[in-house]
Amino acid sequence: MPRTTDGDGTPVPQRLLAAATRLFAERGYDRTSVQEIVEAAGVTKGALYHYFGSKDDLLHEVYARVLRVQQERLDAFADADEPVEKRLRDAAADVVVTTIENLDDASIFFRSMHHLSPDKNRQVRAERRRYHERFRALIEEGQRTGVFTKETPADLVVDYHFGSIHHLSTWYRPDGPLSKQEVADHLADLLLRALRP
Amino acid sequence: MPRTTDGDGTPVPQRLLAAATRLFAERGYDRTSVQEIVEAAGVTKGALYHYFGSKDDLLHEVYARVLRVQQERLDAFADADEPVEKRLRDAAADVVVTTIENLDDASIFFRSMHHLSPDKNRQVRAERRRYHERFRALIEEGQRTGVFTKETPADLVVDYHFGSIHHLSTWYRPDGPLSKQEVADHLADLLLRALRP
DNA sequence: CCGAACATACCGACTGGTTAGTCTGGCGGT
DNA sequence: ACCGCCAGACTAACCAGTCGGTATGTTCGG
Repeated sequence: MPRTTDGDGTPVPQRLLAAATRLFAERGYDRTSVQEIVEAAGVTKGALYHYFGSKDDLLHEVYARVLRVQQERLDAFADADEPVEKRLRDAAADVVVTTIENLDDASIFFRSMHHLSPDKNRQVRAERRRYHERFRALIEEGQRTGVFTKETPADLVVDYHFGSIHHLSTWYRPDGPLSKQEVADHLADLLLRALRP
Repeated sequence: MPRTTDGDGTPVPQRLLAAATRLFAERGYDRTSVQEIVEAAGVTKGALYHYFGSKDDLLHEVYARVLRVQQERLDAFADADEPVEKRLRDAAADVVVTTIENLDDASIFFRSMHHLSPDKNRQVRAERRRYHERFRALIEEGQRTGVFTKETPADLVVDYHFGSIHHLSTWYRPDGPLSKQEVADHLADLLLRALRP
């Protein structure tokens, strides 16, 4: 097999994805040239276009990876054998922690959706909706069983919470006074308090 | 005086700003060419570069307009002669309504900050911080006087609330089931309930 | 009251530079 | 000898900003 890794041990496609993620987050999609990506990954355009169909495709892969990971984690928490208020709290706090751990992904996510081609955009939106609906189902369950207030529609609560999560990348600083776990606990508290009957 | 308006009655600079706002929101800053802007405004490049120093400058004007309006409105509500919980509620609901009324501005705001030149970026951040601090002061006042819980740091609450407001443009649909006033009331309720001791 | 000098508002062709994507070819393993 | 993997020069397109030019209005000396 011709070498799929270089001086570094990680395979070329992953190196490209990592470099693209960092650069997209740093400079934005349009301001990042394909040339810069391949240089950061230590390869050339030939390699990139061997593994990815287009620059747009590369961006799409970033989204796919994020969505897959988040969905898996949410499912795990939502399916746990716990009272609904604990399941929601755990899920809400977890998404904060994983978002902080991948702040680059987060800033790309909310800034670059419109750079995807129309059908890839639809695809991402659909996956995103699945995610939101799972989260909403948790809230609705709590509303039915009376542990959460019914005053605010569940989907509005979801949008409220995820709006703030998407914006973590604009204000959270790893060297700030709060650890990611502390932020996660606070945000989960805010959500749960807002849902208190 | 040479004519500053054309067939349309509105002056050229405002027409350019309006066209740019719409196109930036629709396609993004980098994907919008100066040529498209001037065509949409019914003028040519000469006119644009007569009134604005650069494309970047045009974007900066969009930010300046938004920030000025929002700050004025917040100040009016915050200075009112009312109990702090009403002042906060009114301010929180108002920013939702005005954001919905200018959804284009909102999507530009949170997507295009990084397209501003470094010093214009700093300028916008500084103004933004002033705004946040005024809002935070309201919350801290309520925390001191005991009408709001002290459990969550005030600045975190501010970021929480404005995160969701910046994201209104991604999910709010004018033809959806909720009017802008209803959404505003719900989001203000969520904030106030989260702050309840 | 008039006309020359000046100022403002705009036009649109042009330039220098950048970019995504292509293509030919070579290298190394099987 | 074949094929996956990749190098890197090349192309066609695009774009921000410039610049000389025109048209319309204003100022002011005589």
